[in-house]
Amino acid sequence: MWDPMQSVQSIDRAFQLLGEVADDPAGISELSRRLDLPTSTVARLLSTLEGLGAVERLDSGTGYRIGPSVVTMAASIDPTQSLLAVAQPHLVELVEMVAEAVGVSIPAGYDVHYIGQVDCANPVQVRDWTGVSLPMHVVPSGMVVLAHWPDDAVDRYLDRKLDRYTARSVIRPALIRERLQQVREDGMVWMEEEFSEGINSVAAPLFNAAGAVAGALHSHGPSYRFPDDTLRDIIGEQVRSSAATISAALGHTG
Amino acid sequence: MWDPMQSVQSIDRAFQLLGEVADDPAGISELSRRLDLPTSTVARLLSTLEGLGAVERLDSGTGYRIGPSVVTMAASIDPTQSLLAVAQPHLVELVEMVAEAVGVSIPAGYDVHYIGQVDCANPVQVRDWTGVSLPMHVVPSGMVVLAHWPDDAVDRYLDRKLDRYTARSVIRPALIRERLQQVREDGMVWMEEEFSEGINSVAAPLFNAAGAVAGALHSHGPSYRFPDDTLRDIIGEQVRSSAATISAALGHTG
DNA sequence: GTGCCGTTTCCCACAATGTGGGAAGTTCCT
DNA sequence: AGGAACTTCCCACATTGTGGGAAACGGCAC
Repeated sequence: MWDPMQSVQSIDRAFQLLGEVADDPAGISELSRRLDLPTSTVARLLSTLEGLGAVERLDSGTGYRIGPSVVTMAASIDPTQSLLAVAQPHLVELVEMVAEAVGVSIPAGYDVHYIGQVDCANPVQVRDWTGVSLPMHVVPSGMVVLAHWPDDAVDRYLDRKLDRYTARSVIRPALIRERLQQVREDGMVWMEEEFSEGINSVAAPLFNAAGAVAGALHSHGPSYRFPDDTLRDIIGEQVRSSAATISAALGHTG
Repeated sequence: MWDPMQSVQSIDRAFQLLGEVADDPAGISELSRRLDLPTSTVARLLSTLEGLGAVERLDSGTGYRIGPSVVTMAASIDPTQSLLAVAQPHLVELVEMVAEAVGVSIPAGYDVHYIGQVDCANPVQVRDWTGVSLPMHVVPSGMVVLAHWPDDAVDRYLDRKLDRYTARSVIRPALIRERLQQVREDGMVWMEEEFSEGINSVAAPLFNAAGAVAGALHSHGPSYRFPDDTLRDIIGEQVRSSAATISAALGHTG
């Protein structure tokens, strides 16, 4: 990967343990086998972590699981930040793969709100939309959110006057419903110049631990070069799979 | 406090740092001042934690905040468990103070669901209600939850047939509304033999980071000894303040 | 009961590992 | 430019964490 300036062995190991325990609670000797460390070392590290409340013993006697202090620390950053914090490393990765800007948004009422973006190296790039809110039906980030709302919520959304942003904006409820169905099947969606002339973009949904849609991951670029015809499907798939990875990191299973 | 079997210094310090950073993001030198550690040591520890994704640099250049891996690990335990995990150490503390069983519950539809309990040393004790669900209006844990619901949700709750559990159960909507108002003012509530003959109990609400009521903390014991007349107010206050502490650990500010 | 697992806990000699003083490098003020 | 923050880097030292192995525990089968 990259070069850690310096690294402290015991902390490194402690986090390996935490990661392993988070993944699947276990006892000292099993962990020592999984990570290939001496049991005495694992015992000492776990005992330290237990004292710090980072792990705690299972009621079932043997074994450890993630403890309260980890949850408390995680809670210290607000939910928006937490989504961003989890997504950040994946955004960077995705930018390298698709070579266009990628970003994250969250639902906010009937809009999606862009909370973070990572730009690509190309000198010609789409402006940073961070902080802006847009109606769901004109951007793919919104459509993937809408696609995972309950039916009655979608009804209420569509039962209002829907703004048109460009000549290509789709605002007929019946057509939107059809598209939503398609989005549910594909797990992602492309939209071309429906929000702004000259911009194409693709998005996939992010799910939280409760299984609800927590936001969206998107990538967008100038329509003259994005997406490259031969790469369109590949890029869509990359966005979809990155979104799935982020969802998993958020605790989504399934 | 108690005797840590053995403890690893660097991990200890790493978690001091994490706690400090969670509380209030800061840079190397400020943290070194706050914790009274050499800057080089803090730099090395933070650099390790950064490599592990436990902290990350603020976009604003200087300073660190909690990173994605902490959030991911916290997400690994489901929301119910996470409430319990955070509450657990406080439950133990509270049991020692009030000398009766204490427990935690979460709202589940129109019921509260008991998810955990810590018993007292006394040989005569109330059975463990973990896993059981009860209607909100007959137990104080339910009343404190109800008291923090929006008005229309309370209306819907009260607009149904309300079961009576004992002669002392209060089931008239008007009276319940009055009590809810009182609960909001007091921040906790005592109920005596309204759910079961021979059991008294007291509860206070738990709030999550979003400010919504996440559950309730209660203590209960046999009515012949609980609460001791002279301790009633003190116990109530202890439950209330423990609940506030747990809420804070969940990220609630306010 | 007794003996045998698989645990977890404890002890201790060793040196690898983390430590912290301080200097050099950076960035951002005035 | 000059200065005052900060962060990064270096290196000699011994404190600190390490891991082998033994002892204690607890469960299960016979």
